[in-house]
Amino acid sequence: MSSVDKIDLKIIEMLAADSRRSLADIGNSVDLAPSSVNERIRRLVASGVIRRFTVEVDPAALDRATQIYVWVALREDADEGAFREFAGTDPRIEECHHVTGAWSYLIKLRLKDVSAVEEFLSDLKSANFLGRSETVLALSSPVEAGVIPKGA
Amino acid sequence: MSSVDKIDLKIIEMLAADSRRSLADIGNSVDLAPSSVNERIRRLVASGVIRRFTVEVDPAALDRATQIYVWVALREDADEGAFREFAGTDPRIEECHHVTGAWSYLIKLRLKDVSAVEEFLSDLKSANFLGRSETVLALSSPVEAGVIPKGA
DNA sequence: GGTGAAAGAGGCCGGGT
DNA sequence: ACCCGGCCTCTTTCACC
Repeated sequence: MSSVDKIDLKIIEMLAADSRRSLADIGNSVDLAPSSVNERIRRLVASGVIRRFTVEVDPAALDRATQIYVWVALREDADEGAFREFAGTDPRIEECHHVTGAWSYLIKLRLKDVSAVEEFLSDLKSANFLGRSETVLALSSPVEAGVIPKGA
Repeated sequence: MSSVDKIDLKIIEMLAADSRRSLADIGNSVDLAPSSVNERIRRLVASGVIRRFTVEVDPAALDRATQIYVWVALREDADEGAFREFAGTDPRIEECHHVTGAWSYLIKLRLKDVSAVEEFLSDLKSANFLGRSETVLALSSPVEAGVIPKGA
């Protein structure tokens, strides 16, 4: 059982804000020796609580400033396994959820601009996935998740 | 102008996969000396291309395994500025977008479980934000963004 | 689990091409 | 812009508590 006590939580928060903080620095904030902090982080990583150390990138710098949601109903005869495979591989897809309600999937896209939506939908179509779909543009985002390029 | 050439891109990808990689290690992959890699990273951070070094955390470990989308129509008399302020502050809200279509906002929630949705909606209501809303549950997620606690 | 010290690695920063 | 090299801080390990 991965307990994650208050100290672990504090460590996680500090790492989330700046994962390059030194162990000594973190140790000061939680009243622990650097080696103890190190051991806790090691355990958090080993147990999968911390999935990875990474960087958050400005979407615009990667030509992915446009956020788009697409509701998708798969074709009756679509290969759902292949669709999930596709979703996991395509770098344009930031999230893909099987959802309740009238549609089967909700996909979140990060694209260069609105014109790239058409290409995406046409890709879905030519792979025989697409039944119907509905597209929603994000105009502005009071709260926006940062981009983290999905790795190999 | 922040140019971001191919080498920068490669560096960003490597850091995204594991931001603790050593400069020497990265340098080998892009045929650059550690100090040159360091300088490029410094510039990427300074120019805002890299927003921060952080950690991606297992949602379940933070009691936020449940992903929910809420379509919101604000009340006619709602204080939209206050709403945006609220959205930015509430830790349950992972994303909040002003969107095209029938609804005004799309909110993405990360909650402990489905029962926490009701509490969230009631909070929206008592703050006089909520006109109508529609809730969509994510049942499973072929592609899921990792959680990064929003820090102070 | 936590500690502290010792050792080793890695980042940092000058000067040079 | 990039490379080299020396300093020095930080991580890592380990025997002990």
